[in-house]
Amino acid sequence: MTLKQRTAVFKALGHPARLRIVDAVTDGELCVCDLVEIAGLGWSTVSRHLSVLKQAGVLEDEKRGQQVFYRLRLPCVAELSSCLDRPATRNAKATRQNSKRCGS
Amino acid sequence: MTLKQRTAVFKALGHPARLRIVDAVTDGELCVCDLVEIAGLGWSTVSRHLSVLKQAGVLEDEKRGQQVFYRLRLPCVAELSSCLDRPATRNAKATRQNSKRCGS
DNA sequence: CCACGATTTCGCAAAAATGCGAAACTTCAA
DNA sequence: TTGAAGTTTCGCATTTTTGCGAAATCGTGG
Repeated sequence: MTLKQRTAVFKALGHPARLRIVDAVTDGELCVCDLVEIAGLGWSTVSRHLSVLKQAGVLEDEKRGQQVFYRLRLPCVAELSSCLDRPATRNAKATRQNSKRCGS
Repeated sequence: MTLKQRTAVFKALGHPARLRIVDAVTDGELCVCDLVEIAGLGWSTVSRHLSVLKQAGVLEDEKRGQQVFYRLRLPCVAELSSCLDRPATRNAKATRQNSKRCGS
């Protein structure tokens, strides 16, 4: 996955409304109307957020009848949030001493 | 971790320069001067990006002598990227039929 | 075919993010 | 103590993002 693609994923998740939406669909797909309530924003706004998430590959949609359902497409996204709860561990390997010449 | 905090982490990662920086320090801490080269941006700009990453809790810094070193503080961030490479799996549980009344 | 419900697209104004150079700091060495 | 190196803070202009309502789409049931 390219830098650009990964950036898009993180950027997509980096908005409270979108993250809330992603959390919501983690338990199963939901229609836009449900997500509008969950996000507490206007339809057009939610629609655009969903578009961002879909574009980034985080969600995928499926139209059934007159409504559109969104569900998680990226398997690990659900894990990411729990992952963030783990406390910091050490990874200070390769600690370098104050080098005289900066450009190492 | 609150929604706000998680949002901050993802937002921090959702910028190409910052993601590049995070990738770089995954292999060990680096001083700002190194990161300026890696990012290919001005000092002041990189400094602000680092500030964002630090504020979000993604990175932590340590001043040694006259230079400041940044390293990963969130253990799982390194895994996130590789995690994104895994292809989509199915999670369409709770698929609901086109409900007449939207509000479920 | 027509009206209606569900959703997306459009145009816009307000808010936030980006990048930059100048200036302010801090630390180390002469 | 003067100065240079490394880094951060400060305005500023430009670009992007966000939210909204109006209008355009699309499928369904008369």
